[in-house]
Amino acid sequence: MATTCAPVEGDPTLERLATMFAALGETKRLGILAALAPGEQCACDLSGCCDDRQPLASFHLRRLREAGLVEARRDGRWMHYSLDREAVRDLADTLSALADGELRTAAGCC
Amino acid sequence: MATTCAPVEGDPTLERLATMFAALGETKRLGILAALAPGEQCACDLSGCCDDRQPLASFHLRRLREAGLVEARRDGRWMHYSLDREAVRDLADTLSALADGELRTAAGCC
DNA sequence: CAGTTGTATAAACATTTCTTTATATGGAGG
DNA sequence: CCTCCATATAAAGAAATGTTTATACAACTG
Repeated sequence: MATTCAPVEGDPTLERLATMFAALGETKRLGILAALAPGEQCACDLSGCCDDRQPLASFHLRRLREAGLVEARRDGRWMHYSLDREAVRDLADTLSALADGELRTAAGCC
Repeated sequence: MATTCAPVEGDPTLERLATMFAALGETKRLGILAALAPGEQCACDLSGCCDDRQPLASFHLRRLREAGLVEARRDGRWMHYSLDREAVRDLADTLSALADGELRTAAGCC
């Protein structure tokens, strides 16, 4: 109905989307995701994506996990991370829909 | 070949990707994109996405434009913005590929 | 040309995000 | 238990980003 813009702050759909995209918006994290693309990886290996600075990798992995893009599994003292492929696919679909002329938000958009 | 990570800083593909995703990673900008989804809009209307704060909208529009997600067209003293649908589709494809197990970077990834 | 309108830019500030260094936690092995 | 190792968290600093207020610019209007 409305031609342009609705209040957007406080739209939980949009906020979640923004969080996910923000998580993608950083080269080191993209590097991590690329490393996870073929399959699960151990945290220790992923440090390589952050020039072997372990706490830095941990920080970025947490972001990715909090954004829901990545899942963690504990195995003894090792942590294994993997892509949440469904979440990534959802994002892809959202962008597809946007390119096709609609971005569905909680508020029914603009 | 490599199982995990390659140096990622300085990969222009990855950096461009990160810039685009970062541009998507903010609610007001997502609101703008949603408003642009059905078609071209005048800058003055898009201010609504930023609570009618014109310079703020201008700032976010610039980011979107610099990221290559949005195009600008001048018509007299009005500016009209529109989605770069191809860019958005490309991003969607990239995410699709990632979900399917490969993220192609300049370096051939990890 | 002077005034007005739509939009962009600049400067200052506030906030968030990333990075580093140091330390804590939790599990395995002796 | 005590130690070691993989990982997480905390605190402090650095850098980037978003927001405001004020001003500039460019194009139409009289």
